[in-house]
Amino acid sequence: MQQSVFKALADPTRRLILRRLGERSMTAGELGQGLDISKPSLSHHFNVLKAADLVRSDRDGQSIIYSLNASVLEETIGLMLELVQGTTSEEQSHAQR
Amino acid sequence: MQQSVFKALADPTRRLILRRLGERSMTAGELGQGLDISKPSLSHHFNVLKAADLVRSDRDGQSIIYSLNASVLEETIGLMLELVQGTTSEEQSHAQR
DNA sequence: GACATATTTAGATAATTATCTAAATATCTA
DNA sequence: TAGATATTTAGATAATTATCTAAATATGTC
Repeated sequence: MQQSVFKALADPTRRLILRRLGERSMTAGELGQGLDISKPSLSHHFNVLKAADLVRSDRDGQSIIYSLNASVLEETIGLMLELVQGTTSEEQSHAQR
Repeated sequence: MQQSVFKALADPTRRLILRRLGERSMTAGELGQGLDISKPSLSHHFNVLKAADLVRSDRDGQSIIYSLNASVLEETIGLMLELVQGTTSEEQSHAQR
C-alpha cells in the first residue's frame, strides 16, 4: 500500500504531474504539454499514480480529467513525520560525515 | 537531489532501515538483524541512502555506525506539504473514481 | 604477523520498469 | 456512419536496480 505510493513518487515525471495537479485538475492532454514523452508513456504514469490512489480520473467527453487525491499524500507525510520525530536531538548532533 | 531521496525511499528495505534509525543509531550489523538479505545487499542499500544524504556513517572500531539525517527528510516532507496545500477543497470534492 | 570480525567493493545475473510504435477504444460531430 | 480527436492497451526493447557470491579492506586481538 505504502509501497505503491513510494514507487509512484520515485519518478520525476510523476512528481511533476502531481505538482501540476496540486494546482488544479487537468486532462491527460494538458498534463502532457511540454513533457517530452509519448502519450502511451504518459498513460503508463497515470496508471502507476492511479494504482497508488494518488490521483483519480473522471471522463469528460473525449477527455479524461485527472485530479490529485491529497489524502493519500497526507497519510504518507504523516508516516514520514513519525520517522523524523523518532530522532532525538542527541542523535542529530552525532550525525556527521 | 530530490530524485535521489525519492529513489531511496522507494525500496521497502531502505524504509525499514530508516525507521530503525529513527529510533536510534545502529551499526550495519545491527541493522541487518532479522533482514533476510545478504551483507553486500545491505551495504548497497546503505550506499543508496548515503547518496541521498538520508543517513550518515561513522566508523567505530570494526563497526560502522549509521544515523539518520533527519533534515533531508524534513525538506522532502516540506515539498510534499506544498503540493498537498495547493489542492483546494473544491478540487478534493470532485475527486472520485 | 596471523587470525577473527565487521563491512565494503567488484562483477555477474535476474527482475523491474520506463519508453517506444502500432493498434484499439471511446466520444463527438458532420 | 465516416472521420476526427483524446486516450488507453498491447507488446517489444532498453535501462535501471536489487540481489547474489567471491574477494578485498579495515580494525582489533593474541
